[in-house]
Amino acid sequence: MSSETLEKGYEPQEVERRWYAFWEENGLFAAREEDGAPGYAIVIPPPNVTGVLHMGHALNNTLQDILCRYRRLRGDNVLWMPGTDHAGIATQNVVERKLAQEGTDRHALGRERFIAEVWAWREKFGGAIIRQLKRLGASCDWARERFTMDEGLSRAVRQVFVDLYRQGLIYRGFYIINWCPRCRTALADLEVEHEETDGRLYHIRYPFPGGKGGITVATTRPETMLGDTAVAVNPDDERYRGLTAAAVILPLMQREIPIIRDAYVDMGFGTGGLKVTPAHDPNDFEIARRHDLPSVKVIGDDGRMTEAAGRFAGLDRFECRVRVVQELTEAGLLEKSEPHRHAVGHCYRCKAAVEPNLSRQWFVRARPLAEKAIAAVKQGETRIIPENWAATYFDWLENIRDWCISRQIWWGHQIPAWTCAGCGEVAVALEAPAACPRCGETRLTQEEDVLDTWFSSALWPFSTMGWPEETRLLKTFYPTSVLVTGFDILFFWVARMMMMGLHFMQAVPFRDVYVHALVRDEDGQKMSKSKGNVIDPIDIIDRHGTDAFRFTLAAFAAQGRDVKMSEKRVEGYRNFINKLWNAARFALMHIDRRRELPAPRALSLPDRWILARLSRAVAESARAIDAYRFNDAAGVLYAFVWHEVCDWYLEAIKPALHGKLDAAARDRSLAVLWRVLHDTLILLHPFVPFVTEEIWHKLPGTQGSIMRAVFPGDGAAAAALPPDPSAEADMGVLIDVISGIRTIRGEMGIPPGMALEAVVHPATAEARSLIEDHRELIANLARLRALAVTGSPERPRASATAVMPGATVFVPLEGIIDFKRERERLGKEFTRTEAELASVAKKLQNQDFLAKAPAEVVAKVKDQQQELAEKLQKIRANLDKINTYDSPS
RNA sequence: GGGCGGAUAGCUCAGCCGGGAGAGCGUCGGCCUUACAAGCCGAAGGUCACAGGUUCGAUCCCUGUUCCGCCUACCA
Repeated sequence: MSSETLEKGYEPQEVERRWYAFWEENGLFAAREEDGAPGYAIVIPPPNVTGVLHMGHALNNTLQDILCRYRRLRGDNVLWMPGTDHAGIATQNVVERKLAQEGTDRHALGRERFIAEVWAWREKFGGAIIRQLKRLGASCDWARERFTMDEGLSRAVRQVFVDLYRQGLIYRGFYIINWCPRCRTALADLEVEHEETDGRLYHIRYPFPGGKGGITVATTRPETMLGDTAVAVNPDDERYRGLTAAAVILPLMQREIPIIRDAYVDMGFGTGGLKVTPAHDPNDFEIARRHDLPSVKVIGDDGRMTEAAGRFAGLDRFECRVRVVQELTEAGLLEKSEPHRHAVGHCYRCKAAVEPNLSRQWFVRARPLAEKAIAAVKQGETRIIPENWAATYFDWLENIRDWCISRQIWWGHQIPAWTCAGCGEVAVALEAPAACPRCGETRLTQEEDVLDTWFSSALWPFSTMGWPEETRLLKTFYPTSVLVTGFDILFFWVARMMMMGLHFMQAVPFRDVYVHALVRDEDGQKMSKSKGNVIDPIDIIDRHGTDAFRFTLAAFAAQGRDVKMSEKRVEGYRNFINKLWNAARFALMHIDRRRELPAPRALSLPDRWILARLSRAVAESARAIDAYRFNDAAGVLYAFVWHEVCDWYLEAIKPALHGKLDAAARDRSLAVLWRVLHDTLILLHPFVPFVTEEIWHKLPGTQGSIMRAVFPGDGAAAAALPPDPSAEADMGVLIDVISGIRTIRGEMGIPPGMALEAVVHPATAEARSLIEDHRELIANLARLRALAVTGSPERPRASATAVMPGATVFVPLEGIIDFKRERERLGKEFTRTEAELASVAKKLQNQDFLAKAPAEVVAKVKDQQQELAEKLQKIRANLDKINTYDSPS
């Protein structure tokens, strides 16, 4: 008996805590940077410090952990670089909400104290998501954990800003940007979420100064008319060809504004008249530049109307819309208003309606950077998997617009630009200059704005490794091996890392980008930090264990399809973990030590068979992981463990283990069992790290952590298992025979407790000796008290029949069952076989098929026909016998 | 407006290069067979959305249609 035994049911909680601590204490997650050889590296998509682990994180990090643990087992020096993101707007919002609860706000505190508050918040709560990642089993190299506001990373940010500025790739200017009146900051185009909204389209008449007639314009935002500085028509528009008036009167404001002609105006839309509001519409802004029109900003940064809006000043923008419409109606200038569905932009952080607003911001000139990012993927330096995402990537980069990087918030990297109080010179530098480089003035004020959070994230693959220093870490691990990410941040993050990595490192940041699906909520909505529709994975872990949860995620991580998580599914895989546990428990009741694997010739058929199947599982699961087909790998291992090892192998060797055969047979099976359990644990470890580590330590002959194990076939210690197709084929015949008997038992309603006799008629001489040699095995697994092998195809009287390719099985049932059932059963089988045969025969009658199909396909179909014909013939013979001899009772 | 993805068993979904439709859960029947009832044995259940086309052969490739989802977009 074994020295170690396992409890009857697997209890994950205690096991998980124990082994995670063990791994950390023993430095098993640590990357070796002294190695000269390139390592395998993944940088984590840094979760927001404000983040709480959601399903998306769980999936994302489980996949990364599977890759990292797998590569370690395959002998790679693995770096999984962890860290968190300072998440400017999100974090500022969280802390501001906290301040609001305390009855204060950031303006009362002032910038410095507010930032201190954020750091304090981060100290207290910022580690939550890291602790959650640890519960998920993430094998990150935690000693290297980084934060995007760390001194080192801030240094990298300043360096990049200064370099890009000097290279003319960062500039400052007045442009229309997306403004969030709630967060009171500019947003990048990407940070605006468009949502189809039912609004109204208002047709407003702008009268000519003479009083008669006018031009009708259409707008969805009538309040912006207060800031109109022109009305535009298309120069080719016949309707305005003979127009004499050069201006119109802007209603409500009674301001005279010019009529201009611009090809941008769509003649087909409405009356062909376009109101021009340069301060609040990006197109109008462009038109205004072409025609040298002034801008009037009527909506302020707080979303209220400005002084320029005259008597509407101080009104909220939406109230103002109501008032403007009302007054236009009263003045008889509102010609009509109709329902209109259009896309309205919302802030991706707070969901407030975004206002296009004229303002002075900093921009990155994106096109030159984008070109390199496009080329790198086109040339295959970086692969995007699945590759259909490449098209999306190209499309965005090819149409990229300059990136607005300044944010009017306080939490983030303050822009390293200083304005001279004397001459107004703007100095961009790594550190605050002592004096103005132009006039020597010492009073300089730093730019108030901070950088877009994604600016620092874009540097993550090299800033975390010590750039701009030329570190050994960079030398060993840059470019990283793969980036694992959801497609929702393909543009936000991946494309920008490509641009920055190529520009500053002259090399792509990663060889592969594996884009996984999103975990959506039950309404098909994306789960996101800000929407608040997250389901807590930790609950699932608490209830069912991390391993069950991870295996579920992996099993559903099919490429290109969203993952819908349900607790029911986790329960299914929890059962799998328990199955594995109990299989190990059974094995460890018998295994007392490691035994060398005997030569294949010496082994029993089940032994040879399971080793052949193991060899296949090794190859197939490895191939699947290499191709990022996590669900395939999980599926292969699940089926191998449950349906081959447990359902067949363990059952097959029970007699040997229980000493019913000779001691040598027992030893041989124990050697095989040891090897199967040993290798299976290693194969499963990347998916279910905790339970495999636990069992590993109970398995005699293992040393240290399973994390240090060698992947099956990789090491000199244990040679790769050779394939063994003949064992697979032979065992297949036995499985068929056993299943055939079981089916008869099941369908005829014979209780499993009742031992039966069976007669087998093998189809060939080989099958005959195979079956004779494994009479005991068949009898055990099919619960027979006797098994006879006959050379005669004659059906014994009063028996049920099962016809397989290798053999025909008869189960005499005299007095046990009534033969109506057997007749029905065989009749059904006959019909089914007949139909199959008909379809195959039809194919073979087709001359085109015979002439054009590949020879091997034709041969295969002919074999099928042969097989089916024989089967049909046997079934018919049996049916005939039932009808003549076993006449209905 | 442009683009992408999906439609396969009651449910949730696999199905790589076109060559006899799969899993899990659920359902039905039978089992406390000394690893596991979180289990074991067996069964039923599908016009692979629809219409064409290519092919000897289509769930798979092409075209179109319908429905669903997503991404993207400066027509007011």
